[in-house]
Amino acid sequence: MISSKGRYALRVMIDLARQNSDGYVPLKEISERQGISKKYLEIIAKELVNAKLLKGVSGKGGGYRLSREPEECSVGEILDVMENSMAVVSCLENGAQECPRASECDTLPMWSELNQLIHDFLYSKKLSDLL
Amino acid sequence: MISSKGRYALRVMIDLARQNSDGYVPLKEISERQGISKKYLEIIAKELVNAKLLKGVSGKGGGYRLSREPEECSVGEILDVMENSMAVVSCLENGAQECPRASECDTLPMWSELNQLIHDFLYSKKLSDLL
DNA sequence: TGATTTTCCTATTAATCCTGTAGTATAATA
DNA sequence: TATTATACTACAGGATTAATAGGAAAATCA
Repeated sequence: MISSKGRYALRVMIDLARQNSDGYVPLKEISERQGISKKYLEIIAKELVNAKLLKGVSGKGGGYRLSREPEECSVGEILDVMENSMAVVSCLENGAQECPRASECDTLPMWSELNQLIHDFLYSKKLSDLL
Repeated sequence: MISSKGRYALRVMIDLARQNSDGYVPLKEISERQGISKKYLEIIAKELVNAKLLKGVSGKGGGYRLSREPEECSVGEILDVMENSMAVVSCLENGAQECPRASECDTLPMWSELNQLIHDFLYSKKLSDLL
């Protein structure tokens, strides 16, 4: 399940894609438009900057802007940054240790298949598809 | 994300499908075969009985058995019983109140689409496909 | 009847994650 | 130097998960 943090992040990205000025958009504006606490948005924006999806500039006149065109930014990338794990089962988590039952597990192939289905869906959806 | 309770439930159902005798299989046996605490399995089996996916009989010689053929039982049904919610976002949960932003939400159509994709996948997979 | 086996029911608990809030420091511009 | 905005650290209440524990009730077999 996608957390509200992930959903908020997506809304921030969409909001920024819409303000397609060359300048930087301060969080205060996004917060007001989206009705999300500015404090919470700071956490989210910081993580998006770390992942290089946003560029942040401090100080007067500062704010955030997309570091890529909306066509080049997939929903999957954004969510992967925010969510601890996007795997459908913990065995398939990113840095998970191999399950000892893996070779005899009757359900693992199905989980892998579903995981791939979701991954493909989210990575084929671009930010530009949501404007 | 599918919880371990849901995954355990699936393993119980598969285990029972394999012991395709006409009799009833006690939890103790399933617990030993699957390496899952019998106490925890009791909780899981109870919920599966409530959902009429299993039939349970108390007393000596008792135990559990599938109440339907594996071909007629989908993975989605099993998981829906165990998981609080299978929706990808809380807005799409079963008894959720309509989100006030729903009509103007830019992401809702995408979430619905993904939700449907997952639902179709899980309901088309039958228990018999996992044996 | 009585012992045994097995499900059924109710509580409790430890740990983790989610969703924020609060306060302060740091950076950059006017 | 004052102002504006991001960056960093810590904390906290609530919900959910994953079990464990102890006993009650049902059904069979001797």
